[in-house]
Amino acid sequence: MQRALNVSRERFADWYQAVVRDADMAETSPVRGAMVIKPWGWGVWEQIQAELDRRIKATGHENCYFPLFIPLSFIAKEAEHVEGFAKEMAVVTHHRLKTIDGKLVPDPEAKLEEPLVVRPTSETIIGDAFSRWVRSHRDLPLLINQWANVVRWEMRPRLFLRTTEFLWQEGHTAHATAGEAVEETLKMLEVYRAFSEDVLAMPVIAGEKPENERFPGAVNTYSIEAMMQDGKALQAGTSHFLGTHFAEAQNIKFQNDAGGMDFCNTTSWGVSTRLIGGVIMTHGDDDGLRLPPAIAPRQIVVVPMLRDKPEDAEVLSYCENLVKALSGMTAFGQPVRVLLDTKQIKSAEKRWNWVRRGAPLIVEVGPRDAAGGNVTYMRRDDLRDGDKIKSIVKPRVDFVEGAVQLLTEIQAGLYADAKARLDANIKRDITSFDALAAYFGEDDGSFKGWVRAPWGKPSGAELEAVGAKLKTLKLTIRNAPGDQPAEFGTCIFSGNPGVEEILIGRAY
RNA sequence: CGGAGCGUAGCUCAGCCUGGUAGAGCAUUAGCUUUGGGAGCUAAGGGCCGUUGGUUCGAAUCCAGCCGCUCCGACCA
Repeated sequence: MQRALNVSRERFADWYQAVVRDADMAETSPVRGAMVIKPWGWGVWEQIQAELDRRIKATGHENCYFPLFIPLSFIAKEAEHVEGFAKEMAVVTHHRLKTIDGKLVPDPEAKLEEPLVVRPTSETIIGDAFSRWVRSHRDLPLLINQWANVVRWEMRPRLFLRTTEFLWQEGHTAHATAGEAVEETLKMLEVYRAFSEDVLAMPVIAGEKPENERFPGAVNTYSIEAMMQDGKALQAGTSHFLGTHFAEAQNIKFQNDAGGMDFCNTTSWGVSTRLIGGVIMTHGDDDGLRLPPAIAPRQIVVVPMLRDKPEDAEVLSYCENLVKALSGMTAFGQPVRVLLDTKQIKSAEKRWNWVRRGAPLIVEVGPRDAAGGNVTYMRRDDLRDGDKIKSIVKPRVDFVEGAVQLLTEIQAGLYADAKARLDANIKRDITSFDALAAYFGEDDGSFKGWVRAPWGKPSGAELEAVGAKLKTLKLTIRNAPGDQPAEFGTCIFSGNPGVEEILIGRAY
């Protein structure tokens, strides 16, 4: 069968790269690990940004912007933070170039007094501002978000999933009490869960990270974890309760209502362009990308079947009217995004381009449709009947009337499929480490998702040992899901009574 | 940074073993034909064969260094 992509999901890593390329999402750049995001990929990010920004503001946060460069001494203030990020930091040491022996090099005379690091995250520089902004308990809570780029010098970059430079939003908040800060941490985790499921149609499991997977400097880290079509987990967003660690390191204090001085409790939380990688690996198929309508830069693409004949004009004006009618409608709270594709290439070529890019509805209009008042359309979420493409012919008025409903159905359908896959692939009958090793250890070609099992929640050296054991199977603890049962079986690592259930899986 | 593989046209790759000045398919451009759907024919454009050096009369081909990419490790809120 002829597919729109020349590699299938059986070779998942190759398939992923093919989708990113053939769906016009992004490409590699001359800078190792840094990507060029192309218009279609950027369009997806803009939709993600716009909707998530609304939700962040709706929960009381305000946007602002902090510098890209952070003085080295700031990073050094929080001990765990330094240790966590030291190995992946880009550092600016000079402010001028000079030609020496015919080579353009950093001018030795222009060395910075104090090196600047390119932010890997902004806790320290935002914390510095917080220490000046917070004076009284009346200044709290301080609820700030910024949309920014950050740099982490990763060993093995992968487009969207782990790039040296990536785009994200990072929320930073300060509170009077630990209770309020924890509440904020969990509130934003829930914002991420709802956003991921309702907007990206990507089901996730929200929960708490084990101690050894915490954000450097955090008291607690929470995550949402999504299951990709190869069974691996993708950490799609994190929310951290930082306690007073950063406040103490950076002197973020306030005068309480009794007149005494208290350290703030702070939080931080973020999601990144990694979400786009998650969408690709959640919804893509062997014909390319399938975009949830809520984030598709174009939800409906109209392809006129032009043949360099006089009736072309009629087809075009028919299409223009169709686009106008559709554009006036509202889906997911926003005007419907429609494109009339008039590019001077073959119509069949256009169709396949939009299939690969994952436009939710592709409408084809030929002279016969125009004459009969019809449209022919394809649903990207339900593209084929066996090998054949499913083309549906409908009266134009009916299509326009039902278009929003169709988009809603596609959104719901993509979510339902992904949700069914997630639910069906969390194995709950593993009761020992040996059974775990047997399940993940042998590669029998079957789909391996995650295991959900009880554990004793060890810490320190004992937890390190558990981590090392899991590592031999390339496994990690993803999180302890928020919804826990009333009673637990025995810990699969120690055989002692369990205290919570955790998800175990391979991860990106 | 360690192990393996790869780098030839926009893309996918052949040629390399056995050195003699560059190929295919798709894509692009032009013309003609075709037209309810990823069309056909003809012609054209496009490559210092990743890079630097070595061996040689001669290197895409053999050798070495470097750079980059992919996979596996290490690393990875």
